[in-house]
Amino acid sequence: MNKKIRVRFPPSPTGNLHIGNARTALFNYLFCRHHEGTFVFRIEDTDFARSTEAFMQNEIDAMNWLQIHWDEGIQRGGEYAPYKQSERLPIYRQYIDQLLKEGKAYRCFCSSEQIEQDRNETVEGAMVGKYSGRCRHLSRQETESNLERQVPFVIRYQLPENTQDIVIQDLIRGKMVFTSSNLDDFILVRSDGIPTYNFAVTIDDATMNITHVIRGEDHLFGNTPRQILLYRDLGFEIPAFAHLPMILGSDKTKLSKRHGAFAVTDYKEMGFLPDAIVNYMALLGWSPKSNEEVFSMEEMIERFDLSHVNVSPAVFDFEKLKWFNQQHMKRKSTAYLIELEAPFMKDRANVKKWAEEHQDSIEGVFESLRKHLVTLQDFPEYIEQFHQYEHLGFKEHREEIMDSLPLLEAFLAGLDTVPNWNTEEISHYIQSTGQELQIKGKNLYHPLRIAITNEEQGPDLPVIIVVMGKQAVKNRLHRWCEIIRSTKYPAEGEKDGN
RNA sequence: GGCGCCAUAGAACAGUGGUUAGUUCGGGGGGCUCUCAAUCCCCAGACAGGGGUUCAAUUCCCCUUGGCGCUACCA
Repeated sequence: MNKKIRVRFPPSPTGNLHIGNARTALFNYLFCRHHEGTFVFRIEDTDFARSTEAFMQNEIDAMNWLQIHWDEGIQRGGEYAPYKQSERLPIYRQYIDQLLKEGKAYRCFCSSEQIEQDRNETVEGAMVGKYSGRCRHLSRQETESNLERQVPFVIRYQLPENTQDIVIQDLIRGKMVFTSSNLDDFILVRSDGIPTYNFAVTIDDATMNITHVIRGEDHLFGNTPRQILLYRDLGFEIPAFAHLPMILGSDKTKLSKRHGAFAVTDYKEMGFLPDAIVNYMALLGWSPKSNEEVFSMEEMIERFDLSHVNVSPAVFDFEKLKWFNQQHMKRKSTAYLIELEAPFMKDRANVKKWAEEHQDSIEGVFESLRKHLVTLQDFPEYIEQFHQYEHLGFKEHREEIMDSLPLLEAFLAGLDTVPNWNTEEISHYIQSTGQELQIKGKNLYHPLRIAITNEEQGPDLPVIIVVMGKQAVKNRLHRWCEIIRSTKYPAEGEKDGN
């Protein structure tokens, strides 16, 4: 048996956890759990200017919400702690010293102006912005004197003299060959003494014994070859790599803030279930062997296999996400969903009020409404909408109910006999009123619906009646009856003309 | 510009050297229903183009085109 699999997810806290990164985390997680490995959650906060505590917290919260659990890492600790790069500076120093000593890295005292100038002189065809290597062979004295004069410097990797092929056996794409001549002496340590991403991530992955690096394709060309060089020169074992296809927005460019909802927490706030997000993200690039699509996390873990991950980029389709959410909503119990609804009910004053006053009927209402719900947000929206019916005008649809006075009167008159104000009994009451008047089906429901909601369509009438409340329903029916009476049977003197 | 990755319907995925090229979302139509939704049924819609290899290419190879990505003292 091979050694135990160790994967990692290392976001940088320079923004909220977004869909693209979350998908990378998910694939790592599915792969890891499928093979019973260890999942490491690390934080890459060497960009001090942009990293914040709040973003880090957002990433942690989003991971928890998505149910992507880590075995080791931030807030949990573990054998390889610390898991924040800002706390690992001494470790990096140790390896940079090694590289410096072995002549595989060197100090570069070039000013940014100089480098800028070199760049402008770059000949066509060469890598734009490739470092000239000016400081590569500074004499010991030159270096000493620069150091003494406190000339700022960075530490660069010294590319091997002879160009060589860098071969990657990508678990998704197969064999991939790059050449070192496309690279330059990239920076390992910045002038402020903080290591750059490529250096820090390599040290972290190596020292944490990461066996599989699963990340986005955007790392494939530039970063992975550089890191492999570092692994080699430092004498580390090279992990397996798998580069995931990108997720694109509807305009087919890399998914970003421009595409609207971007952060995982945005979707949480829109009322999506983590189950749906995770299910949809997995299917963006991966496909199970069967035609099934709706899966729980456990089912995906069981089926997951990197060899079934696609190589081509995928467009994020909000409509399909909504469908997945609907599917997962269907699979949850009413009690569970009502619990999740709580934060969504809070924001709207009259919805909140209604929920507090109708603790006992809320479950029934939800039950009859749930087939209409795409997101958790939809429930309070319906409740709110039902309240608003009360305030809608009376002018529309008049003709359609002009002949329904007897029905409306009868319905109104018996309303007080309904023993309990819930959907079942109101449904019965509608039926029995219809029976009395020998009206049924469309002729029964439609006039009532219009009179009560002013709309021709909407969810089941009994639900609406329950939520609107008895008094509001009575008020509306009253007004309608009066309008119809005065229009059809106007009192003497009110008649127009003759 | 350089380099890399990618290419099956509007979107996401299957699939095969010989198939009526399959599934899901979305679109269109119909049944059910007071209506909407849900659900059920039906329909339209794809192998980017050009060269090879081959008896045969959507499938294998090359080129073109197109898309995306990388090209920082960001990660």
